[in-house]
Amino acid sequence: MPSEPFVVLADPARRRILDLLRERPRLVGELTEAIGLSQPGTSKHLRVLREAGLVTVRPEAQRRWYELRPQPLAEIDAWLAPYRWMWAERFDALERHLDTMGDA
Amino acid sequence: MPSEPFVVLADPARRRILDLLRERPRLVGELTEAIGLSQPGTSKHLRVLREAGLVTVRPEAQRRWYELRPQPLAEIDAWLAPYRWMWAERFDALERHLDTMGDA
DNA sequence: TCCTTACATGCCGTTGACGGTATATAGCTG
DNA sequence: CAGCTATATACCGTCAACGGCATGTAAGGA
Repeated sequence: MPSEPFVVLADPARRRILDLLRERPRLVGELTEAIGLSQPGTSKHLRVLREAGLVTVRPEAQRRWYELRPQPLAEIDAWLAPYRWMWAERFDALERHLDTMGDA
Repeated sequence: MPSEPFVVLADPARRRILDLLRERPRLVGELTEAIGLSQPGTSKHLRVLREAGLVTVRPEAQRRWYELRPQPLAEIDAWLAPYRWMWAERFDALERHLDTMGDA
């Protein structure tokens, strides 16, 4: 039962991890250094990401290659979709214009 | 200093409020009933949304009309942007294909 | 086998989110 | 003014997230 992607993304360290994995798979050690947390701390964030289906692991001897699995982000995108047109340029002006037409 | 939109959206009640405001401005009472929390609970979520710049208030006598202000969502969208192509149809297959090519 | 590397897990403390009830505040109405 | 309506704030309890350190576990190397 993967947790909500929204909740998972609320933590900046986890967003950073995903951003790093966007480039290429990474080892826990690399990620630890990059995000500036302890190794256990990093591992715990990776667990959350794994349980949310946002990363997968590929073991190689004692190492673990973490790779991005972006599918769950589609849920975020879907929620966002109906809002997306709204912040396009000069929306406020358009809205005021439509309000004016409504008055007429 | 508005809080992170990601954090604000982590709570389902707040996402629900935004969804409701997408249709039209609403009074606190309407929102309270819709999300099934206590009135103070609703007010507190509205405060968070206000401080994040996601809603604005228009007082009218004792009533408060809350309206959507979608601009901060652009930050979410911007973060999401580089991922968006990735979950397009059959990405997994493409990825496997590229991996195979790498092996060859 | 012993040590080291790479990572996961257990445990703990602190902190803040979230929800509720009680109460304050502001504006209307009679 | 009294009292009602609509909303905000104060205060409190609970719980879980997040971070750290210590330790467990698995694999490789000497």
